[in-house]
Amino acid sequence: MPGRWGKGPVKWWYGEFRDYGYRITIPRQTILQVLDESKEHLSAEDIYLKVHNIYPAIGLTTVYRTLEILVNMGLIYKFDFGDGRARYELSSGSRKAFHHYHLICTECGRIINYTDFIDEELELVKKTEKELSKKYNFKIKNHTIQFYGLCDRCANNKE
Amino acid sequence: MPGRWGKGPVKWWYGEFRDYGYRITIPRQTILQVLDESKEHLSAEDIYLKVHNIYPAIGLTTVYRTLEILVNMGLIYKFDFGDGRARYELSSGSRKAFHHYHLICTECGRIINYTDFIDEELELVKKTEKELSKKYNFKIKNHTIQFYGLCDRCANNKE
DNA sequence: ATATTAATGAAAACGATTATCAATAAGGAA
DNA sequence: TTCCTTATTGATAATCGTTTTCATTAATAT
Ligand SMILES: [Mn+2]
Ligand SMILES: [Mn+2]
Ligand SMILES: [Zn+2]
Ligand SMILES: [Zn+2]
Repeated sequence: MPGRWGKGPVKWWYGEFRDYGYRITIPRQTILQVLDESKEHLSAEDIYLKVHNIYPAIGLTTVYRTLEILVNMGLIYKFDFGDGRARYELSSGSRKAFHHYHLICTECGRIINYTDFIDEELELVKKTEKELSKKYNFKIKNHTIQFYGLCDRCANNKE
Repeated sequence: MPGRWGKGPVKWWYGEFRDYGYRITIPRQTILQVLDESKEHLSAEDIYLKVHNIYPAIGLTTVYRTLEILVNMGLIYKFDFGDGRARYELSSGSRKAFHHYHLICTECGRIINYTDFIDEELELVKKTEKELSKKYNFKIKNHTIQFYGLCDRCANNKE
């Protein structure tokens, strides 16, 4: 039901915010919009700059704070690819996102999403989770699989 | 051949240092010793403090510098478990170390090494590596698998 | 033993993230 | 709508892990 809260269409995450008791603000809407429109792995500053184009009053502090609550809500994932800054992307809970893992170039920082063998990996992960939960009494929430190496460009520049 | 370079037994990594053209110094020997004697996932400061007990002249800068070359030599792994500081441990290339993955408690930071299903995981990883190398022309050097969740203690404190 | 130069440590700099706090605006009540 | 409460915001300062700088020291080859 578009327009229920004034202007603009109702977004898929409005309910989530309501459930958590969070207010729906311009900064938060814009941050989500930027994340939704990007296919990359954005740092806090990346997001700040993109939001700044749409809503110049934004502060970097607000970006950090919003990202933190989004991570806690499970709407986004926070990654560390080893370049000293955290990177964020919409979780698979959100519409367009698809479950995937990462290939990281340790030379140039390039990141490739891959979904090959995802079914087999997911199956093994599920099995492992089940066993480890039992053995260590560990309540597993999520997991990451990352491959590190050299992308084609960087590998060529090396020899 | 113990005693070849003066005092103390010859260590397994002397050759590696020689190959890389690195000098064998007290700080470096002591840092390796501390890593070798610890079964935990030490931060740079953890290591600094432990070395300081043995060799009080050590500087934190030297610890960081040594850790970096050890990572590049492949003698140790550098991990980020999400608590804002890097953590290090001997790689499986070193004597006692065994290949394993990690369970990380997001509440208290506790880390559990696990080796269950390691064979199956390694097999799948190998297959994935082979395929991804071909598909993306990516030269894969290593990988990580990490499970995040709540350890038994923290899960109990939650309800 | 001497010369060469890699390695060291104290101090300052850096950069991402977090804390502080007065001003603002979202959302419920009237 | 208007008013009230208080969550949220943004500028600024502070924090903290890691790097850089640079003069001094010590490991190795000769
Ligand atoms: Mn991704
Ligand atoms: Mn470990
Ligand atoms: Zn690259
Ligand atoms: Zn815990």
